[in-house]
Parts: sequence; C-alpha cells; structure tokens
Amino acid sequence: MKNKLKVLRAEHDYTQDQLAKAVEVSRQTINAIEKGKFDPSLVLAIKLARLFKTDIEAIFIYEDQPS
Amino acid sequence: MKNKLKVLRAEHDYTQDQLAKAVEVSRQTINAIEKGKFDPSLVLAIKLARLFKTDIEAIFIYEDQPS
DNA sequence: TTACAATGTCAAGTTTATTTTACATTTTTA
DNA sequence: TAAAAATGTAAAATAAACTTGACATTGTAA
Repeated sequence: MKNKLKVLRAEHDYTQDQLAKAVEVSRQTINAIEKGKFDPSLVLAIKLARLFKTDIEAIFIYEDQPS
Repeated sequence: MKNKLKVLRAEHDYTQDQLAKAVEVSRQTINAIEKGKFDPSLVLAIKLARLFKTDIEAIFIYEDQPS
C-alpha cells in the first residue's frame, strides 16, 4: 500500500510530531506509515482523511493483487 | 465504530462465508466485525467498500469522541 | 421433523499496529 | 557554524486483527 501522507503533511505544513498529536498517535507511528513500514488502522486512516479533508483512498492507495 | 455490513450483505444476498471468500478473510472475521468485536484492517475495509461499490465511511461509521 | 445451511462463539496461536524509550542523522534557524 | 528542530530507526512490550478448529444454536427446506 502506497500513501500520500508526506505530501499532504507538507501541503498542510505539519511536522510529523504535530500530525501525530492531531490524530492522537505517536510520532513514530506517523513516521513508520510514511516510510511504508505498516498500514494504519481503519480509525487512524479515517482521522487522517478527515483532518486533510479528503477520502481515505485519496491518501492510501491499495492495489489489489490477483490471488 | 458501527457498521452496515450485515445490511449490505443482505442487500447483495451474500452469506458470511461467501463474503469472507470474496474479500479473502475467514468467516469468523466477517462475523466478528458484524458483531462489533473488532474493526477491520484498512485493507479489508477497502476491499469491502470496493465489493459493495461504496465508500468506506458509508460502511464504517466512526464518531470521534472528544479527547 | 429431520437434515442441512447459516450464524454465533470460544480458545489458542500468529501477525500486524502501536507505544515508549532511546539514540543517530539530517535539516533548519539563530 | 553551533544549537535546535525534525526526521529516521531500532528494540521491547502491548494491543488489536486475523487464523484455524471446533462446537452449539438458529433458520430453512426436504
């Protein structure tokens, strides 16, 4: 899963720490998600989408791979 | 978090087992989510939204509680 | 009314998301 | 250029999502 967090954060002029506080997670969680270490929980994805006034799927790009 | 999974599943005439297979999780996972035992991962939420041709937030209703 | 399908649930185990603490590196600012 | 701020990263711990297997209950159809 790819994501546009870093760009959105830059556009809104937030530091990782400020964003973390805004959505109530640790700074390391924001960093790890930006770096693609893991995907956010649904709740966190919703909070981020609301904060940036966009859709979850505009931030988190998931491409289904044929199983 | 509330969700409309059971209703959507009924509208589309899926059993829990059929839905589970369609989104590649176990039947127990679908049942647990319907029953509110836990929230789906972001990937599962995306798969469900795509299957039902709707938005994640139309299926999963999260109300931010003031912290 | 008996069989079968669907649903509910539980326990135990695995994987993934997230936390805290800590420190190193990079970037920005005084 | 030195200090401060921001970012990257890692380990250890906890919590949450999800699996498999098993069984009980409910709903449905023969």
